Amino acid sequence: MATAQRATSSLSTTELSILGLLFSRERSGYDLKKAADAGVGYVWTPARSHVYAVLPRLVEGGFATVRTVAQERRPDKQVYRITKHGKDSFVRWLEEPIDERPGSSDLFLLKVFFGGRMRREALVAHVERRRAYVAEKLAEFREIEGEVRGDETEYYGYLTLRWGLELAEAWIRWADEVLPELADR
Amino acid sequence: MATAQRATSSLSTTELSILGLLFSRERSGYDLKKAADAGVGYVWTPARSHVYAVLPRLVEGGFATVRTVAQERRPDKQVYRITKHGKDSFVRWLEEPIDERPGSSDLFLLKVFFGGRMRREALVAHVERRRAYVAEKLAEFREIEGEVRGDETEYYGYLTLRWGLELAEAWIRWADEVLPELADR
DNA sequence: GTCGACATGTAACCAGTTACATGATTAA
DNA sequence: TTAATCATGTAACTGGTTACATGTCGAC
Repeated sequence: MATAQRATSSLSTTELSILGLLFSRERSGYDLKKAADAGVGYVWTPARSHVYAVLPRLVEGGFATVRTVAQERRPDKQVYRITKHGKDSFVRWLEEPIDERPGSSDLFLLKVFFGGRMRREALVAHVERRRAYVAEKLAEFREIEGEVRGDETEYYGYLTLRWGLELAEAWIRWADEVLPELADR
Repeated sequence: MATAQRATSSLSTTELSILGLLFSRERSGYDLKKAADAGVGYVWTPARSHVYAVLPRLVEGGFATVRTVAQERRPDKQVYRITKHGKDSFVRWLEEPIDERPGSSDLFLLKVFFGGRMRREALVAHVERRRAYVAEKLAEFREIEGEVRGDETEYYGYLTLRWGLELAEAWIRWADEVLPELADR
């Protein structure tokens, strides 16, 4: 019974996504992979084998429990159920601010996808932070754009920069649509 | 002299970015890391140690050569120069179509960044393919949107879907700006 | 005297992928 | 009879990260 209760910060995308899916009901590895492909898919698509590799680790960490379900005309299955510790850890992770620096993998959409599990204000704060960060980037990019535009030697870098601008603008449009909606709920 | 001349398809993002940077001039690992942070950064930001790890592999594969440059009041350095094989491989990779399926890492912007090294038609084809793929996705997402909108239980999935729509529209706007420009060159 | 730029690397680790391996049931 | 669905896992590998390790020179 050495359920070590690992900290929430050390959880990988796959582990977090699984916890999110287990939140609503217990599932087998097979179910989880299917649920991922159908639902979170836009945000998270792990290999099947990876799901199986991660599940025992969740149990070891005290985030979930397993139970073998014998079936007659189907192979037996291992069904995983989230624990109190798992739920608490997941919600804590959900609500904690996202590291916006480039390179840090983007878990923003994963948090939004499971947005119903956190307090409304926490989700609103995430969206506001993203909006603020992107607005800053946008200003930076616009400055660089002014310097680079027209410089033939930098033309292809300029094209990628313009994608950066388009992307930043898209985030801002999205946030400006979503924020009033969340406020109205 | 066992320069095995590995195939181009087996090159990683880091290896390709380095080849792209070496295309214009020879550089040390230190230079490459700096150049990456300043330029390709938007698209590629490897760890310093990773750059050093990859360089000998490029030499082994016949993509580059090394030369030790002794310096008086600076540590000696290893300067890497791209070979004919390296250039050919890089251009072949640049021009070959991108795997648009989700999950396949996105090398699109890397190709655009080094777009000056390929034939104009090849770059145009990349942008057109991206546009076509995204337009398809957009149609799909719009259909799902119709089904999901208003379903309270799916609200948070609906928010992420709407990001997908915004993103797809951003790609299309970008492509529609860039394509006529490329045609005019 | 301390900080930043110059310069290179090793070692340990982690997340994730593909390929391999197995096998029953059910529907077309 | 062929393919899809159900069901779980191991092994080998890759691409990448952080931390450790070392040392000089020049500017403030």
